[in-house]
Amino acid sequence: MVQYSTTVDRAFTALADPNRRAVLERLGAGSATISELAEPFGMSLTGMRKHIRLLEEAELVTTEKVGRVRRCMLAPYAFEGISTWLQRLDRFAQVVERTKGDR
Amino acid sequence: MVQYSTTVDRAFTALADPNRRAVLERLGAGSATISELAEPFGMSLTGMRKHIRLLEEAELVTTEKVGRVRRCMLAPYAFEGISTWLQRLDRFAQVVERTKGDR
DNA sequence: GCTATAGTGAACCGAGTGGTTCAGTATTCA
DNA sequence: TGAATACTGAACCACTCGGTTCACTATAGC
Repeated sequence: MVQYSTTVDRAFTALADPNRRAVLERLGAGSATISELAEPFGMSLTGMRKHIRLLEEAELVTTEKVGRVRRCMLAPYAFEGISTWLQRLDRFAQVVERTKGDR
Repeated sequence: MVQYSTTVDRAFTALADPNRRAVLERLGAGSATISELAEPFGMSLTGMRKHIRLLEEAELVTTEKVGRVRRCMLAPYAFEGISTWLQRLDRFAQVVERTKGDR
């Protein structure tokens, strides 16, 4: 891999895993602890923590340790970066669609 | 990994690699052959072909073999699926932002 | 027909990823 | 204080991924 490791870069990497996307969807419904997130996947706490850490680094999730519990929530403006990237490309794709046939 | 392997799933996987994203950006500027795509990356044709195949399977790129040349282009409506997914989550993230503090 | 070009398929390789277990720390609660 | 809970860190493991090389096929052009 090439690894420029911008935030957008990390976000795309984070989104590649279906479990992590499911976590994001879950967090869309409200904040949750590591245990609460791990349980429905039948995953170890350690395993889930790793996913959460990745999502944090990608700035898609923020967490806060309250006592012995870590509360995880969707980051504000989480998808701004990738949305922008995507929209730019999407414009191109639409142009391709309009001019189809004249290559 | 879990692997439901829907198209959206494959699209996210495809987008995780920075080289593949660069290929998409390049194709935004117009169609290109495998050789033309491989060259700027200093990558073997075989290597590039693999990326293109992945992008095809994710329905982000379409290709067409003309003689001995394979022409690659951005797929129409390429980003529809992931855009929809993202927008849904983005709405949640905005809600989080608005209601911040009252957890 | 011969040669150069464009791509393909198979096999292989090193690094990275997703997951585990196990032992430990810090909080909570009776 | 002592036991249970919630998480963490280190070490480990199997598998996937991005890439290569090499031998091959098919087309293009003289």
